[in-house]
Amino acid sequence: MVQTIKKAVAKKAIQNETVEKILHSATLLFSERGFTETSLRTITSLAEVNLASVNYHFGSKKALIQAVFARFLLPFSEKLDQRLDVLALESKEAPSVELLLKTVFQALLEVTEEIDEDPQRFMRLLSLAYAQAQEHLRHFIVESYGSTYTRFMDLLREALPNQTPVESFWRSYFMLGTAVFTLSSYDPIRSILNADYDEDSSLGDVISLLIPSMVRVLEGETQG
Amino acid sequence: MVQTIKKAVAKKAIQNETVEKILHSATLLFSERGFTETSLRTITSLAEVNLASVNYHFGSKKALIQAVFARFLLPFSEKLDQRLDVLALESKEAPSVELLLKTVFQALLEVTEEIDEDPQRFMRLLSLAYAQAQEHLRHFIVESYGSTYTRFMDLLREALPNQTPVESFWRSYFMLGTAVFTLSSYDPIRSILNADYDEDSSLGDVISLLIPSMVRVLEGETQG
DNA sequence: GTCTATAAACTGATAGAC
DNA sequence: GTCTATCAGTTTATAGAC
Repeated sequence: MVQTIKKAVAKKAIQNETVEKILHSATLLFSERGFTETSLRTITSLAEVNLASVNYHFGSKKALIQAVFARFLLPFSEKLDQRLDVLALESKEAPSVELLLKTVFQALLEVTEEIDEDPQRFMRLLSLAYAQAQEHLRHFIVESYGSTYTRFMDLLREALPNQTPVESFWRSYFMLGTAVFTLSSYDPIRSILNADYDEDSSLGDVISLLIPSMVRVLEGETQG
Repeated sequence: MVQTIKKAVAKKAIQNETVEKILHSATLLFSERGFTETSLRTITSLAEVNLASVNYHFGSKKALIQAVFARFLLPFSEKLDQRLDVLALESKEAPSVELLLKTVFQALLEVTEEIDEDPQRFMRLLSLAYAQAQEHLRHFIVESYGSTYTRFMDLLREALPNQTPVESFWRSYFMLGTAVFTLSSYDPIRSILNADYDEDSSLGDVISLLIPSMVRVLEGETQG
């Protein structure tokens, strides 16, 4: 009986090892090249597993792409939801823009550390999901995690007084663009900084510069 | 003799017609789906020309992709360079951030009107050029139009006083992200605005909101 | 659960007739 | 310059042995 359990555990571990290897390689390659540009052969070769194992464990390439996103977005949206619950309980006043932004960055950094992947890889994947023709993926993301996204964006717009709804709407996308572009292109931009200025900025440094800029985009006074 | 010239003109027109049809269809499809996701068969079928005509007129798919970018970037960089020359002559003082941004948007709108394509399509193509694995394309863009880009970015950073070079550097990318993301996603964002708020914003409206936000990102006071 | 072998469908590119 | 037909390479996915 104990032997049976041990076998089951060992099998699970081996299975997960293959699954994890595939997910990690796919995350790397998809984020660097795009989905269509990355073949299952390239992924399985980097992961050092058999080509057929992708279809065995995931069913199809589309399902693998969705699994790559779920590995990040599931814990991320759970963590963000929990933190927004805490903010709502802690104070009767609506949370400030700055607090909301700090909360989302904290959730991002914690989750990517837990699954041992760089935050910028996932920002790049999200960026690609909307840039490339991957209708199934956009539907999957919106269906699975759209409610947390909507909750956050609604809180953000509530924190912006003295603006018309249309202006708050557009500014929230300006802010989103600032963050998504900078984080998803962090590695190449950092290389330019190293080469042209002989300086360096960690991802934490950049986020520290980024948050006040995002606040300014959202809160700055309307100009005539 | 007159007949010969007429024939030559007619031939030229027919040739250009096919070339233009291909370029227009390719611009549309590449910007909506990405490069790898768009086959030459899809392009020629939309353009209503023969499959082999792409390789006859352009030589290869890579060359077609570069031609799509050149059709926009060549007149755009020329126009921007001219306008920067004018700014340098008109005043001895360095141009302000706001003036520089207005100049680049004017050049963008004029050029896209001249070639009869939407500005957002080209922002989307530029965004894709860096998101997808298209090394040949990035090299082509930097080689052909990098000097105008560098000239503009240097002028922009010169207009930012009281900032360390590293801070100006990152803020210029924050600003770039705001503009590229918003313009390249203008159509889907606008659809959300229509559906959720029952309101509308023209591209001009959005640019009017965008410029002050970009100025705030670049010029806003450094916070502790 | 892993592997080989192969099916079925696409792709970009080109040769040769008109 | 346009067209048909076709080549050669690649892709995802799967059947079947182990």
